[in-house]
Amino acid sequence: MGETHKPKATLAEGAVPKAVVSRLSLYLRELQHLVRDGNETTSSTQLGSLLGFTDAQVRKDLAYFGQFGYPGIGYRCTELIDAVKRILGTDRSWPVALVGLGNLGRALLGYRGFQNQGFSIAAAFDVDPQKVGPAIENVPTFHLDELAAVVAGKKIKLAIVAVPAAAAQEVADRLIAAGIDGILNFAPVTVTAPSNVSMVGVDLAIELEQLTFNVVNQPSKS
Amino acid sequence: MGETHKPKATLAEGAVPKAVVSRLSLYLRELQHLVRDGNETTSSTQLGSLLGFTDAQVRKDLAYFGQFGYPGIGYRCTELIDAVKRILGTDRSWPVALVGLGNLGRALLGYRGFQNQGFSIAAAFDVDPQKVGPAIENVPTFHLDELAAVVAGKKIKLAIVAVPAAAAQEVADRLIAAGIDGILNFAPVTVTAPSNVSMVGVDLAIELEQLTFNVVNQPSKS
DNA sequence: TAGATTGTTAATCGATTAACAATC
DNA sequence: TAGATTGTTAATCGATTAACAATC
Repeated sequence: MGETHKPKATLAEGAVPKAVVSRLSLYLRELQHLVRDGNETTSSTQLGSLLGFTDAQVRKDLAYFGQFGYPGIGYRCTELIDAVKRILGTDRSWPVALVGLGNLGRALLGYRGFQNQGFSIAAAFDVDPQKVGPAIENVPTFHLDELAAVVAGKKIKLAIVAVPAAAAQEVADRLIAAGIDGILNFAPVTVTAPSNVSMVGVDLAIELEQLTFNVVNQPSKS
Repeated sequence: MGETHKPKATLAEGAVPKAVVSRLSLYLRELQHLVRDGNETTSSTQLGSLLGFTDAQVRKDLAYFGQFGYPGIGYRCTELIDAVKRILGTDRSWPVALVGLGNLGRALLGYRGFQNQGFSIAAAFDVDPQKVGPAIENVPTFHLDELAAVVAGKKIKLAIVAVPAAAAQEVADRLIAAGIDGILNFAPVTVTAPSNVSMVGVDLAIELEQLTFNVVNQPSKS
């Protein structure tokens, strides 16, 4: 016995809903725009209206993590940016492994949006020997067989999977075996991972399907 | 008066939660895999367990749209695929306009996953005269000034925005003026549209942030 | 001070899950 | 028939919103 109660801290963290975390990223993005536009402070009302949320939701979301505002004043933008970055873990830079050097993979190699938010693709992999060797966009490329060595050597914890659907699960398994803790999967297939590995899937065709549903079921079409 | 009651049908359609629609796309994807693997029928339990949902959720989601199963039997895969495609509107082919021929835009031009689900990029646009003219991946390219004419001529209703954040809102405005009904936005910025235009945003850096949050807040790290 | 805005509690709303009669 | 599985209703759960005392 002696383990009847789980530690409170862990419980509290685990209790944060996914939706809250994804809104946190949106708050961060808006805050960065606000600062760039010269704003020193903002409010839950302003932040919410920029994103189509209520002010109560903004405050409630932040309340999961602490107190960041000043009653009567609002939030100091740069202060809140720093706090949200700490919460999300992007107060530091993360090296990322990219697997798959097809069309999509090569595009992601050159995508500027990653660097801006503290991510840098540190190594890229493919099974095709013809696609690896020379660096692309200043990123060194390797055969997939070198995955474990490179991931360990560069202390990489995050990976992006941009391989065909049929190969995605095996690539994920190898990434996990190599010590990766989080995977962003672009292959249009469900990939499973143990619970200590975080998985996020983005299926580009599915995103378009959300649009067609809305267009087809649009109440009024002038 | 005489408008006291809104039409029932419209209300029912508007009542479908976003989360249900996105799960519908996941069901479709799994069903297609099941058929490819030789399965003729499936069940809410099987479909759910493939995706990590409960059987009750699968049945409840489908119930928004009708009755598709057979008590004691389950669902005939190809039949349910056809039904879900009809619901999502992907029982036909959709021409899509792509704006922005940077790294990401060009990769999306060659992405095979779109065709597989009934989407085909019918025209691509950029403001840089150097990037347009010759077809890329068999897709004709145009200067953005030709947007309205091409969209009308090809009867395009959906668009993908892959331009820098600073240009995204203006591009969206021009797409909407040209008659586009749905926009998939990859620019890392909130883009607003009138309520009769459907917007879906995908921010690749934000997806990675969901991973870092989980990794940083991982209960146990062996 | 008066006005603005937070953090937080309570009330509401909506979505998920459980249960089960009906059906094959 | 017995076993399996649906569609649907009721119960539970969780997330959003409203309200307000505390604060600047």
